[in-house]
Amino acid sequence: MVGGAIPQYRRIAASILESIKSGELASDSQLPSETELAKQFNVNRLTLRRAISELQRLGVVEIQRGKGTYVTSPPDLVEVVMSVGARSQRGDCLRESLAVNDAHTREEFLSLTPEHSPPPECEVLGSPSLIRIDTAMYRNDELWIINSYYLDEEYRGLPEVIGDYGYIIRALRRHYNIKLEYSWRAFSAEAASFEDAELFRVSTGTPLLVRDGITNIAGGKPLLYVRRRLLGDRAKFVLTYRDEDGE
Amino acid sequence: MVGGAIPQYRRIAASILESIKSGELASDSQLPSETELAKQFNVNRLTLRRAISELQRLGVVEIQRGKGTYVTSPPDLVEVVMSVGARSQRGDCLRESLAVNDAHTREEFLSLTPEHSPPPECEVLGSPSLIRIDTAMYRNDELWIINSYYLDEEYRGLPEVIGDYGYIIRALRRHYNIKLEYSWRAFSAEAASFEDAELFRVSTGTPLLVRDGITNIAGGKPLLYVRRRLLGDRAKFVLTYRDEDGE
DNA sequence: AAGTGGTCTAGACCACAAA
DNA sequence: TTGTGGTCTAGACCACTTG
Repeated sequence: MVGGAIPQYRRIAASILESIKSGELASDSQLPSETELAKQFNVNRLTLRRAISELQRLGVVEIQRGKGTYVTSPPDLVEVVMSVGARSQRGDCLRESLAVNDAHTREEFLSLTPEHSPPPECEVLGSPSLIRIDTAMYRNDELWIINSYYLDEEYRGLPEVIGDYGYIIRALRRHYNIKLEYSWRAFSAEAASFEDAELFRVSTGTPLLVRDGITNIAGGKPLLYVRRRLLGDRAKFVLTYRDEDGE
Repeated sequence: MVGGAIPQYRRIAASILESIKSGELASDSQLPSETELAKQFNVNRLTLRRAISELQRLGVVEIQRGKGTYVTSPPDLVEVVMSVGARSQRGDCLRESLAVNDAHTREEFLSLTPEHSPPPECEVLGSPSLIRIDTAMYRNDELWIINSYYLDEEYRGLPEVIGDYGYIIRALRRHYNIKLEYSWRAFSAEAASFEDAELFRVSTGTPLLVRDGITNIAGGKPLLYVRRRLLGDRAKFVLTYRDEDGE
């Protein structure tokens, strides 16, 4: 209506964002209701909603149905520090990083399905009949990581022993008595699928940090393809390069 | 109206997604127009648009204003392979990876601004007056990476010599005759800001893969903080773990 | 019951691309 | 000029949360 090149919802979003950055709207404070804001900005509620939606996608506000919309405070960030050079997989450095600050962590079984059209990365596993095991990792009872493990069906008993060992990788190592080592790891970013978005309780398309990789039997052949998804704003993988003298 | 728990736009999105996955709607094919689809699904155009919008966020369709909506074909993926263990920064492995398949690459200066409230990572630079240089890297004339370099203002002449060396890191190394080495690198995922989204010509909140890090003067102190953003579905950082015997 | 956000409609007008 | 997607409105009804 008034608009030049920039749509109103965009200008409104920018305006509210400015109020947040300047501190006028403090962290954790509640925004006025949509009806109220629509009146203030003199636009239809739908237009106002679209502005808020942009801010939600940027991660600066959090919408709680039935309650209100709140300015988000910076989430705790888990830094997964990887020692570059270490190859043998003693532990699981991602899981270990989750446990900082005495956080309580656990891995929970979600589903086991036969996998008939596995991702191309699974080819090196050389297995004719793969299964896919999905799990969720919690940190202080908050969902932190969704995992998909692809491996040969001979390991279909894994879910039943997760409880005994706490974590699936540990179950694999101890119950099946296997030594593991890294083959490769990769990092990418992805939009949350319908399924992942529902589990994380975020909207479809929210940025996820994906870390996938192949794990070998130590000195042997590839055993496992893993694909882990984390909310993008809550984790960071750090590679440190150390001096030879140990600095 | 008819709906149970799942909103119509969500069911429609899932339905179209199914048609795409099953091959009924082929890659690069054009979807029927919004008006047409709204009629087919017997909903208002706005509801239909919302469904399409979900698919866009998932990256399965691409919307071209004035032309139509198309099923996306898998984008070329650049794999940035990092040799774990290498510390001295001979080249720039990200930029080198961009150049695979004889692609033409270039780095273009965008802006230089004094930085008064730098990100906390810049503290180790120990500089009282930082500047921020923003650049864009193109691969076959397509925007691929947006970079923000933070360094001391004594390097404010950098933009003028980028052209002579092609890339800012190379300009730094050659024009100022500095040897560089990695301090650390980090990977995270982030929603595209208003500014980045506009440059990449994607919608606000699109997942970006972020790689930031500190680069030192070889054997010396931290010199540079870099923050590189790539479209999440077009790049992947791969860490390979090699056997001692060179496998 | 009152207040919040979530979904949906019918219709209008605009901006862009291609013929 | 025609067809496509982009923005916006006014109003309705629903679902969830809290008193």
